[in-house]
Amino acid sequence: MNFPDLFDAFDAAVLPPGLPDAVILRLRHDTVARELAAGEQLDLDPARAYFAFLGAGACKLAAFVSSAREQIVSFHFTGDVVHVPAQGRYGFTLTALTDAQLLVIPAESLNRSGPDSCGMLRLASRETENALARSRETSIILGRRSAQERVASFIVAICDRLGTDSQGEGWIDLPMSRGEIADSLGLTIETVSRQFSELRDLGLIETEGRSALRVIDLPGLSRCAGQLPVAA
Amino acid sequence: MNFPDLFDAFDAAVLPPGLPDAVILRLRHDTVARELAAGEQLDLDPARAYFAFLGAGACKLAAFVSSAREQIVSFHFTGDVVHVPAQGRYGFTLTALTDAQLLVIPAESLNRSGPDSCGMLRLASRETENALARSRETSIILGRRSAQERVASFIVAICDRLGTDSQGEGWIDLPMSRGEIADSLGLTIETVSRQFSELRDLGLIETEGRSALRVIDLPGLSRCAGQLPVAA
DNA sequence: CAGGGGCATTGATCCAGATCAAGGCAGCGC
DNA sequence: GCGCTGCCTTGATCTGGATCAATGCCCCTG
Repeated sequence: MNFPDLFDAFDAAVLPPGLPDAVILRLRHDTVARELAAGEQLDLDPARAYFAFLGAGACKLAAFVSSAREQIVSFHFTGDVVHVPAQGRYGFTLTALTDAQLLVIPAESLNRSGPDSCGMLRLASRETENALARSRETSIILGRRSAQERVASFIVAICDRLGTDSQGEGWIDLPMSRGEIADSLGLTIETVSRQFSELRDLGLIETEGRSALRVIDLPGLSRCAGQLPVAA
Repeated sequence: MNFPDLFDAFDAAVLPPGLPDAVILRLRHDTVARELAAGEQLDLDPARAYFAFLGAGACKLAAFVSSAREQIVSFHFTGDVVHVPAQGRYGFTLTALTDAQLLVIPAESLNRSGPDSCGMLRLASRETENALARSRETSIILGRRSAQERVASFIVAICDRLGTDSQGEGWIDLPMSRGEIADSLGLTIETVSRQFSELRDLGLIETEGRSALRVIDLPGLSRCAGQLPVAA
């Protein structure tokens, strides 16, 4: 996908209708297309915040906490708008999980005030709000849930997100490794693996190879995801 | 503090300068003052999102996860703008820790588009972004840090926030209970209490009674907060 | 198709923090 | 002042998940 096609996809999927041409043109001018190979990291000015539109592929937004481990803040898939914050107390990086196409937009060019660009501000505000809702949900999962609940929540979320565009009989191809799942859930690789095995033994999911996953019993899985150890 | 005074404080501290009078008037019309006693919960329409300006006092924003325990998303103090989301997968409540004065603003009245109100949109966007940054930091703490690191981080953050307006020799009066600290850090009351004791034994802090706290060695505390178990 | 590297699974052990269980201490009403 | 109620602290034990340690299984490359 080249820049014009990507930008058109972005315009159609995300931009509010009825923006003045001049505003769109300026946005187009500030925006850059980037193609990342699987594993490649998006290189940005750490002093600025960005929004990235993911035209194709999957990626992760992660904070570097130590050399040993990172905390993955969120996973993103085709069509998502990702909020990449400026470096504060932590540095954040956006890394491709699969080959990915993205459009990189400096946050300030959405935030630029002006009577015409209210629609753009609404957009920035809405996307930030989405990111906030996701982040708060993550906090809840990390603060209060057991390993099994975390893994079940993760699978339910992935299923919501990727279940539809799955090929044949609900099989999903997970773009991230066990280690990346662990880093997003605050667990270790081994624990994630054990929970996958257990959910398989419970008959809730089916796995094949490293990355193929099929949910057999979504309600059961949701039940696993929602309960606290003690819950009624 | 009555409504006009609260609104003036809000205007001075938060609103961008140079807003047209009509816009301010409309905002003033949409805004409601609320006074909460310690422990009282702000009653809002769960279908809507709000911003709340905390003119005086302290409060907590919490998600109900189960009857047993809540996850506290953030603490807020005098002068903060709190983003209270609409009910999604979880319901959120804003509860006063001390007697508090607040101004409640429906998010939609900041988001209302119009050529005049760009400044307001910028404000909403900025406050949401602040909330996002705090929330992501919380995720990192909950995902990757030991009990001692969590408690030390908490004290450092509180100190940043309340250290200045402390009365005499750096003593801080904690407005929240051990249980509430535990609920924000994803720990139990007992663990929080033990970590307070340990930090006291290490000579980093001093405590008196239930709520008085003094930081003796802030750099040492930051060191405790920042290290991972394995870190270099 | 053989060899090898890297991720995933599985098992054994360990330990940080949860849970269970007493006290201790501030603040309050009587 | 006395007792009561609700936190807070401290101690003892238990356990879920981390850590350590082998294999096992894709998948790639030659």
